[in-house]
Amino acid sequence: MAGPTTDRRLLRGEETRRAVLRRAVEIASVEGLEALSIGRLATDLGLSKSGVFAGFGSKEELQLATVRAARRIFADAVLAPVADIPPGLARARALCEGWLAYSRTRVFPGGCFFFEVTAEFDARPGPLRDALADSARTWHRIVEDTLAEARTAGALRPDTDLGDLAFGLIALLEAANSQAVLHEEDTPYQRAGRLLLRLLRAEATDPADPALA
Amino acid sequence: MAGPTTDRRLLRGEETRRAVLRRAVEIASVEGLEALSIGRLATDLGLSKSGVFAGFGSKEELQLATVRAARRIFADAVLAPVADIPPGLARARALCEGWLAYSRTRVFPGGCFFFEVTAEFDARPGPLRDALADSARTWHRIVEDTLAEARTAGALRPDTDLGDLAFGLIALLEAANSQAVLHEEDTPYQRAGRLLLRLLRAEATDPADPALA
DNA sequence: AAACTGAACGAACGATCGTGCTAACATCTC
DNA sequence: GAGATGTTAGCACGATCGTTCGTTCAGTTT
Repeated sequence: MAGPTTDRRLLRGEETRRAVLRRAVEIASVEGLEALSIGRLATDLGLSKSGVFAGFGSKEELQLATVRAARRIFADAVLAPVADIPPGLARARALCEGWLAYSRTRVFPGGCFFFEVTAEFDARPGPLRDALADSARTWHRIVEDTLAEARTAGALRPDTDLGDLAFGLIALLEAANSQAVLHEEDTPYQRAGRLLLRLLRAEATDPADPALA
Repeated sequence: MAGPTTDRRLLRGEETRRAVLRRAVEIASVEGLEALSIGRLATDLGLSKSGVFAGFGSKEELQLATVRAARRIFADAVLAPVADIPPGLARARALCEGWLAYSRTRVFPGGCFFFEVTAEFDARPGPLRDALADSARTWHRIVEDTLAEARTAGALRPDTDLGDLAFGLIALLEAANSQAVLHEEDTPYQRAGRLLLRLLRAEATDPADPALA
């Protein structure tokens, strides 16, 4: 019964909402979620201010919807590609390299969307920070779970601290994004690529594992 | 001749400028440099909007002055304490631990000032980004130079890639700051502490060096 | 004492912000 | 057809933004 509606009024509304969010994630990844203004989105898209506003009900709801939209884009760009790869070291490595590519190719024009907006809201309690903290936790868990699979498969040492390892890998990815965007350089990505391989090798049962070549 | 002026009019102006900047770095470390508003600073400090404005000439100049003020605070909190420590591995480690303490003790209420505002401006060309890129480069160079001293002293292996090592260390520090502030946890600092020791040990000529105990 | 300098104030400017209202219009349900 | 429902536009609101201007007053210089 439920299923996707066929009501063309609702469909049109959803369509403009999507258009708004498409632009919103772009702006937010460069200038932050506070720089999102309803009037600006309206002008950019040739809509009326109240039209944009009506689609979300409040500025905060627009911001939250923007975060959700960014999560979908992130999942498509980083998570989906590694789904085919069998669990293990190779998948763990591909996940990291995929993230670097996601930053490097500017899936969001300002680099990683979440790096930008999390720094913006990490010290400001509220629904926005909660949503971003949840996103961060989810991402962290994905990395850790991927590493756990590799350990179960026997590719990582049994005494490896998965929390520390995930933390180290994510630290390298974010630092690469940050410095690459700031200085418009490619070197940070190369450094991160080398260092994350070293980190994985140090915990691998077989440092010569072909997945770490 | 030149020297610090004794003109009490100028001194008073400098004093209020300092008061404004003291509040400005607090706000910016939590909400970013765009959230700095002249009216708000004026109300917070019991001054008039035009009074605050006059002290800086433009909003952008106020933001730039805020960055400079933050650099001084950072230097006092992180750089000055390690000046006493003789060059070598011990100083390198102390620099990292000092940075973690600087973040942990909330020298700026929103965690590292530069992490917050660099994410805000890293994709927006202009004087602000230039100033922040310069700050980042300076800090990076300090870490690298400190490591270079340690290598000259024979504590680090001759083939160590100092750029990579500095990148790795800084990545750990910033990730710790980011996650600790976002989730209001202490664990990230502990993870960073453990991992940076491992990173240093891996490059040390003597992994059992007492400076890495 | 007169002339000058610099900090700070108060009032006003045009612009933009988020947010309400009401009306026009398309689309669905009956 | 009539009536309900949902999207979008137009207009106005109070608030706040950065900035300008003229004035006041403390302090320096001559």
